Amino acid sequence: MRMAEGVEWAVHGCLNLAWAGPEKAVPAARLAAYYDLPSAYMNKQLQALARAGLVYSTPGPGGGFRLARAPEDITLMDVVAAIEGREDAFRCKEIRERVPDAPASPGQGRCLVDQAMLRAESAWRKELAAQTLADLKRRVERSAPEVPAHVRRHLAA
Amino acid sequence: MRMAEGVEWAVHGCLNLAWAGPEKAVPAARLAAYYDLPSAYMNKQLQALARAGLVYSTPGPGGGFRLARAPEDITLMDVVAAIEGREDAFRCKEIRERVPDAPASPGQGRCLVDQAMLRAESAWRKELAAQTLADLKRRVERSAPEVPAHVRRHLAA
DNA sequence: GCGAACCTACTCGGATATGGGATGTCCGAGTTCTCGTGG
DNA sequence: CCACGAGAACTCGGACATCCCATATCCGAGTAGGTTCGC
Repeated sequence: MRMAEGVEWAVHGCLNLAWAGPEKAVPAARLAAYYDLPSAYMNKQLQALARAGLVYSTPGPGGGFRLARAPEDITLMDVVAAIEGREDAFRCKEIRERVPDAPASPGQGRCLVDQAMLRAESAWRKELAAQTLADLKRRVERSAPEVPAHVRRHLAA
Repeated sequence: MRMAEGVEWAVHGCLNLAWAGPEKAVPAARLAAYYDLPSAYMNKQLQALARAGLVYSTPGPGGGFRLARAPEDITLMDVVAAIEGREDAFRCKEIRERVPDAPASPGQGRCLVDQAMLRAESAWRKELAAQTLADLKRRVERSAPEVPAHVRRHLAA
């Protein structure tokens, strides 16, 4: 199992957008340049965030992306869901229903294996939903206070 | 993000092995036939379980697979780790270290984004580790009491 | 009748094809700003 | 000097290649049990 690489890009991108402020629209190319990433692919990730309603996108000169909500109202779960989709990692194929002569009980609820897996995924989602962009932002600022100014400088240039 | 399909096969397979008992070795072909699955691929999953030490494998006539431990001592985490590997789903590529002129602080610990993601994955792992094969087995037996006998009948034939 | 050697059938194990999704790239649609021109 | 229109540059957005991993398959190594032959 492997999470898409774009998730890392998206989270860092959202953080940088948070530091840039909700007024300043930042082009995908500039966000990508900050980490020396291919701008077209970074653009793809930002498009996904836009479709999910996490960022606004404006075309044309002076355009770019900016956060659609306050960092307090964006959770890591939102970002992950925007990039990875909302489907569960474990997808029950109901192989139990393919037994030769099934032992009756047609409508016996959901597969118990599936339920166990979903319980675990719920714990994962809950933990992701408990972390907001603002939390993460605050932690980075405590750990490296010079980062916000550095980001703003590079994104404004 | 998507979990390997083999995980579902492996969990159901382990359950069936638990019902078959630790003495009776069941060939991969018979386990596969129970769910009408390609036997060669089921064999592959069982090999992974054997490498992880969850099942014993014996070749030759009368051979097959059997549980290496009591169902109480096998967690869903063990099965998932055996099939999917023990690597984290989120793999920090440390893109933050590729900024043009990094703002000093070389040894500033692990990436905070990575930490947040690992916290969520830990919750997922913890939940999986809390569920043993015995728990799952008991739940199935409560929900469909006729299943164990049905499985034993088909695996013995 | 008994023992041993051979032979067959069965099973796992790893090496080998194949397909789908993630990764990465490119070009077109639309918008905004700028510059030039005419009143 | 101001208004207007054409043009150019910039940006997103989606369509198009490419690559890698999960899926699926196949054949060989090894073992156990049965069988046959010799004593």
